[in-house]
Amino acid sequence: MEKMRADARRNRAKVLAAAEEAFALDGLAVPLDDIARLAGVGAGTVYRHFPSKEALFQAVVLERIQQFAEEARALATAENPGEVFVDYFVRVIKQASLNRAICDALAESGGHAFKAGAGEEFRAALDELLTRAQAAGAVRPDIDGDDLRALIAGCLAVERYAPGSRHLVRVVVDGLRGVAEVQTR
Amino acid sequence: MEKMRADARRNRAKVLAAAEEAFALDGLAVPLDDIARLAGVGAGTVYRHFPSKEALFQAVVLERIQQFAEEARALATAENPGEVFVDYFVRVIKQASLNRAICDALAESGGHAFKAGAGEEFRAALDELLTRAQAAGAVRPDIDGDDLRALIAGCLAVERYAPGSRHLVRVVVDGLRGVAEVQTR
DNA sequence: GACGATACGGAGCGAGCGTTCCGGTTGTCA
DNA sequence: TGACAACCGGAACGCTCGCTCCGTATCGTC
Repeated sequence: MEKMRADARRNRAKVLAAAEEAFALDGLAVPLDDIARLAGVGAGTVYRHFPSKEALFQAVVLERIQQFAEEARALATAENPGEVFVDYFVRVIKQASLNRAICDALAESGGHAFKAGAGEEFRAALDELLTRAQAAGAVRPDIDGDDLRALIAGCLAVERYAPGSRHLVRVVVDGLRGVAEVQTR
Repeated sequence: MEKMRADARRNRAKVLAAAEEAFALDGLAVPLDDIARLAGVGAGTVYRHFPSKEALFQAVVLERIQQFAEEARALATAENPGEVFVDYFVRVIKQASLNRAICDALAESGGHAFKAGAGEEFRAALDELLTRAQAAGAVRPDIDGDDLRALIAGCLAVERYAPGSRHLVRVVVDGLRGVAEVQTR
């Protein structure tokens, strides 16, 4: 991967850039031929560099997921876990809703290919943030990491059907906090 | 449609029954050939009775949507709009999560083919329930019918990723109610 | 500049799916 | 019962899409 021919390295970069753009717009649904054309490259060239469309998708998306994970780890030591958790939650939703590739990736964050390195890191960091927020009493205790991931997927669906409506995520955030009357009965 | 040949009427019923079963299981994604095979019928026969797969889907689903609409209308005169609204919301989610056809239909309840009769009735009745619940102070005032539909779609996504977790819908319901601390600032 | 290795492009393959077409069958009615 | 219209089954079409194959072009090296 380092001692590639110059044109190969160039094409690989072009494919990655095109894939990032195309996946961001239409998610996994974008035909691979479109990516190849956008990159100014033949379909065969794409497959020389990535064994499958799915692998290309992972390559594009895992970097961003890793960014999310690092961001979460950096926030894990904050002294106000409640606010930090909410801010992080909202930020992840907002970022993802602007990028269909991340939506599609996060949507199956309970699933198959997400067990890989970056995915697992993200899960662990998210769990950490959640646990601390719960310990601080800022988030209801009756949900776990998987619940939270499902809620993220749900928020992304909401965002898809009512784009740009920030306050709907707020609805979920408020529900996450918990309501006194309901908790006691 | 009434003076059809006996075998035609029989086949039409078989197709509808098969479609109901197949769509309920896999939603719109089920291949039409599967429905035909399940009905013990050729693909051509399906197209004799319904102009397209989409039309067949609508025929199957619109009946249930109409049931939802009628149910909502019946509840519109209740004297406890808050509880009624929440119960209805939860019931719709639960019913839909057991039937992928309804999921797929509700998921685009903000969209195209839903402008038809039953879809519009459902929308109107849902809006009515929401408005009354808001007037009773049981639901935060800063959301409208479209927001609510988006939240339903979101809940269905949640349900898909964390099946059978009743309390996650509760999270959204609580958020819908609104949280005092948040509302006041 | 020439040669071998490497990479490229895009036609082509195979699978899946919605839809159409038509030769054969079956119900209906006189 | 005979004949015609209505209806049926399922092969076939057209399209999309992921992926492969191979003749050709390009790069790196001596």
